[in-house]
Amino acid sequence: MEEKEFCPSEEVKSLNFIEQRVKKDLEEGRNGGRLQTRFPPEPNGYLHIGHAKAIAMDFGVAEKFGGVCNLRMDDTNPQKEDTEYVEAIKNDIQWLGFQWGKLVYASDYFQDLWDFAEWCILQGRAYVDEQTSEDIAAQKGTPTQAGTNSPFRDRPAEESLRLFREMNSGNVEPGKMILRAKIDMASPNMHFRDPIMYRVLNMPHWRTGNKWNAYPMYDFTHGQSDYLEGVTHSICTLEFVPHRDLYDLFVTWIKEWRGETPENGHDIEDNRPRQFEFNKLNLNYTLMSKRNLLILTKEGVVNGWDDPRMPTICGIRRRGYSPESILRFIDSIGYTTFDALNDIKLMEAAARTDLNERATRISAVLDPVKLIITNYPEGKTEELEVQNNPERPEDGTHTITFSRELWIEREDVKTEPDPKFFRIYKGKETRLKGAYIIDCKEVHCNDSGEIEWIECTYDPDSLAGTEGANRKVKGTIHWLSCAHCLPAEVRNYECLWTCENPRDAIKQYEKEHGVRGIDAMRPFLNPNSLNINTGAFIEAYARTLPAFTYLQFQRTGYFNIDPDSTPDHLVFNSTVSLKDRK
RNA sequence: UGGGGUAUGGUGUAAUUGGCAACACUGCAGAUUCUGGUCCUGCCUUUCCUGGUUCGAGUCCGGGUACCCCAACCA
Repeated sequence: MEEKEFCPSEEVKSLNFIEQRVKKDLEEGRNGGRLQTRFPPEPNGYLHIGHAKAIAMDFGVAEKFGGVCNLRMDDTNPQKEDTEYVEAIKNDIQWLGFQWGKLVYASDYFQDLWDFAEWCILQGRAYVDEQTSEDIAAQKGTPTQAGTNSPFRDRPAEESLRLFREMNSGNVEPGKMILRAKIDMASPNMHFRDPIMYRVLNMPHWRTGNKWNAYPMYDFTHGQSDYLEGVTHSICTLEFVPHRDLYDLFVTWIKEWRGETPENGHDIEDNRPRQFEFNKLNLNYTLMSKRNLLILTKEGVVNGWDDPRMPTICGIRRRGYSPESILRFIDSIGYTTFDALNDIKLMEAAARTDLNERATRISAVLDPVKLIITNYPEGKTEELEVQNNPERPEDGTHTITFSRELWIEREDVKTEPDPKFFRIYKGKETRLKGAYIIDCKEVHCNDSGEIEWIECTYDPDSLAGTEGANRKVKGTIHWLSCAHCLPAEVRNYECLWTCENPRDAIKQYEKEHGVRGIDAMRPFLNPNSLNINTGAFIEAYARTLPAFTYLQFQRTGYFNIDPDSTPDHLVFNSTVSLKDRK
């Protein structure tokens, strides 16, 4: 027979559409063959799994193609931002395993942005508008109706310049004046209808202090920041597609301001950032928006941003996900321009795959019932060696104590077993994992039929690792010595939401009932999202392990040691169950 | 009804860019097993509709349909 050469052809994973574009740009030497990206969170909340997708893209593509990714805090709105969030964001990114080139702030560019804005005014491309926000909104028109020009649109540049400076003096009440770009009030693209460049906030900024009273808007900040910083590929999510033309326009203007024009021998296409958009992450039974997550924390629906039910990176971390499992999940869903709703099962599957190789095996009994081995001597104990992880023998072993009285799972015992049940029932042999084979003699119940304890004998010659253990026994269960295990609090979680798409459900409820915020969220909250089990037991070995240790409770699921846990009060979070086929 | 986007199994993503529609997850069945896990095997299910170009269309063209984004002094 002919032998075919088996080639585990390092299955070439195809590049996503942005990677393809980056590769092409690099090959064509665009922007001098440089690659620079940025991750630009607004420090107004904690990062969530959707940000993790953006992080994996921004940092990942830079890493993959030899570029650099900066972390840029998009801090143009001091009303909502806080330094608390800056530290949390940095932590989360590093925990995910990424390192930024430079840490920068949009506020680093406030002076440049201001000077550029003054130049725009002098060029006749910007003007100070003194109308009310209502009037401005009314003049904006609708998607199907052109807007109308502001009466202030053609005021002299000198006047606008004087008023613009006035806007920053602290003497102008917020809302009284704004700086607008003079573009096209009839544009079919709403963003071109004389967009706002600056507004008065009269509020100190946590970084720039009292220097500014007027602050630039996102659209007048982002592209320019990218340009000033040297970003080549500015990658964001799909909702910014309609902003792209405006982004390009402002970049063209700022290049002009800097004298980078064809007349000066500069290629208009070169040395400029370009915006690319991918689909943001939507997960079923999960609410992603920072605004709503903030409400959940403020209303006490969850216990803070790192509540294990939260889709925040710190919440998911506390739930017991490893960074690798998050990245694996993100890799599995990919980047496209299709507005997908991903199944949370994909995320759980990624966690199982990763944790299977990572988690330390330990025995925990969640719903204990007593088993007594009548022929095992009272007072006798044995220290048995068990593997930390059968997938990784190099992870070593630890010991567990065996004795006459054990805890086992209530669901591992039946008085009236169905034919497919092959664990404990009267007359059936079962293997105690890592220990002996037992023979169930009697299942003792109370008057109401509840199992009280199990009476059995053991085969002294069947100890794991000995010859006598090599007997075929269908059914292996985990166990804990009553006298040697520790009580444990186990926190079990379900999705926070009862509907697949809480974002849409809440939006619709708001519309139909005229309520907002938490009142529109309550009808869709899962009352059983947190279930605390204080009656569990676990191996004494658990006491020696630090918070955030990845564990597999054998035959049950993956668990993590909560930071609330102390040696005297062990607390575990359920990450995800084992796939089970019971 | 303006502009900008998007449609491939139950879910998400591929398809050497016009050449046998595949991968992962889910589900089901089985084998192995000192975890009813893992590993292994098998099965189910796919190109929005409709015309056209072509030897050949998921891919190109025309016409539909559905869904998403845009009218914050948020980002």
